[in-house]
This record gives sequence, structure tokens and C-alpha cells, in this order.
Amino acid sequence: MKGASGFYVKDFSLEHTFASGQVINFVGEFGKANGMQRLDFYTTRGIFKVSFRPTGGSGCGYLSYEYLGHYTEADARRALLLSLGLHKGVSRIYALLGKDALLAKAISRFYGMRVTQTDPWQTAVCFIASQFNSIKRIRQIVHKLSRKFGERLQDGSVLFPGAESIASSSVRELAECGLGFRAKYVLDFARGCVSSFDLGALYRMKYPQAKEALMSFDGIGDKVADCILLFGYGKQEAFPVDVWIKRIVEKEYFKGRKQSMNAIHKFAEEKFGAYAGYAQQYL
DNA sequence: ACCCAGGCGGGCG
DNA sequence: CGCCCGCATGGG
Repeated sequence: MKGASGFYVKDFSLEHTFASGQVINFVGEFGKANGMQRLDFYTTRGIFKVSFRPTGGSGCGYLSYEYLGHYTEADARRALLLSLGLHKGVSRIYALLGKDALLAKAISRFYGMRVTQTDPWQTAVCFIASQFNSIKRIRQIVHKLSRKFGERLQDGSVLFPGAESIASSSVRELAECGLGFRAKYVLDFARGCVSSFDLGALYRMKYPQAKEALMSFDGIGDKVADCILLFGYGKQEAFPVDVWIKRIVEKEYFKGRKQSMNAIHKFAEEKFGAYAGYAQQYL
């Protein structure tokens, strides 16, 4: 199927959303020309070509998109909204988080940045690949995996590979895509998803139980699990803690004193609660 | 040439 | 528990 549509949005910036290092960054190409922001990205089911034209302040603008792939018109709209974090308003989130001085500053600097949501499988692979790695190399890995294992559409573009095609591959083949020591993690996870692990069940699970289930896989630890829950399942209370977030939280909220991982998570839960994911992105 | 990267698992005290 | 180490690979 293919199609095109558009709608008005507010509190949005395609540029800040792309640049914030979420899944959309690993599978998309961003460009800017004469006041128009453009993003091409792909999922396991199709590709999107998005243009955003800001029309005023407060992140208002018109978003138009084309899609190609295994989407009905309604599917495509829903996937696009989730993919760009546009399925929910952020005014309430801004109001609550903006009570914190540091976050108020960050929100004003990166106004319109959304927390994106893509399918859990794709999100998991991207973030397993992200460990001890750089964004540039993660993008390379994702593109190599897609070219090697992903479906090719009529126009020649490739989709993100499904779990089945990765599961029937080998550690060596995956390592050759640049995954290195992470190849066994991705293979193990793919095989788990194809055989017994029910990715869909995690939507209905509470955050702590879902996190525990993900962390039972080798190669999925505290941070990657939180990324999958936030960017794959939309569990907004997840607060992925990487070295940078840890440093910022210690510096800004603990007078520079070192904190354990548990202490950081406890802090995030108490201070940001259900909006910890947005707080993390803006920090 | 050399250093290092937005974590993780395993081994240690 | 908290801390420290090695890890595949390729970009700076």
C-alpha cells in the first residue's frame, strides 16, 4: 500500500525529535531546506517520508507524509503518530516538568522534542546494538542489517528485518554487520522472540515486571531495558540511565555526590513519576 | 598509531 | 552490594 496525508500539529519539532538519539535517529535521514524540515525513516512494515513546515511559535506547523509498505491508511497514520511521539499532547507534561528550573530551561531550548515510539522488536535490536557504541556506528549496523536481512520494497528501499530473518541467521553473519560481540545478544533475543518470548505481552505488564522480563536476556541490562520500555512500549515512567544522565543528575540534584543506580532510579520515580521518560530526554 | 565509545556480564573483595 | 575489567569494531 501507499498513500499520502497531512495534519496540523503543535508543540512539535521534527529536528529536535530526530536529533535526540532515539530509534528514529538510527533508521532515518534528516534534512532541512528553506524552512522545511524533512525526515525519511523506515520500520519493519514500511517507509515514511515526512515534511514539517513550522507555521508559527509554540512548535505549531503542518506535517505532511507519504508512506509505502504494509500499511493500511489508518495503520500508517497510527504508526506515524507513534513514531514521532505525536499520539499524545505534551502541554501537561511541559507544565509539570517545567516546575523544575533545569527542565524548564531544557524544554525551552529543545521545544517540541517528542519521545518517540516504534515497535518493540526494532527498538530492542537498536538499543542492544547501542551498548558501548557510538551513534554513527549504530546507524551503520542498523543499515547493514536491513540491507542484508530486511524486505526490499518495489522502489528499492529496504525495511527493518523481522525477528524471524535474524533468528535464522548466525552469530558470524550478524557480527559481519558490525555488531561484534553484540551479535550473540541479538541472535539470542531474536530466537527468544520467535520461540517462546511474547513481546506483545509486555504492553499489558506493569513497568517493573516488564523490565525484569527483558533483563532476563543476556545483553539487555538496566539501561537497554529502560530504552526498550520507553521507546518501544511507551512506558513513560521508564528512566534510562546512561553515564551522561548519571553525571547530570548527580551534579544537579545531589551536589555532585556519586549515587548508585538504585538511588538514581528512586530519585527519578519520586521527582518525575509518570513523566520520567520525558524528563530524561530533556536532561 | 592510538584512543575511545550514550553498557553488559562476570569475577572479585 | 559496589567496584573493576574485558569486550569487537571502526571512526576521530
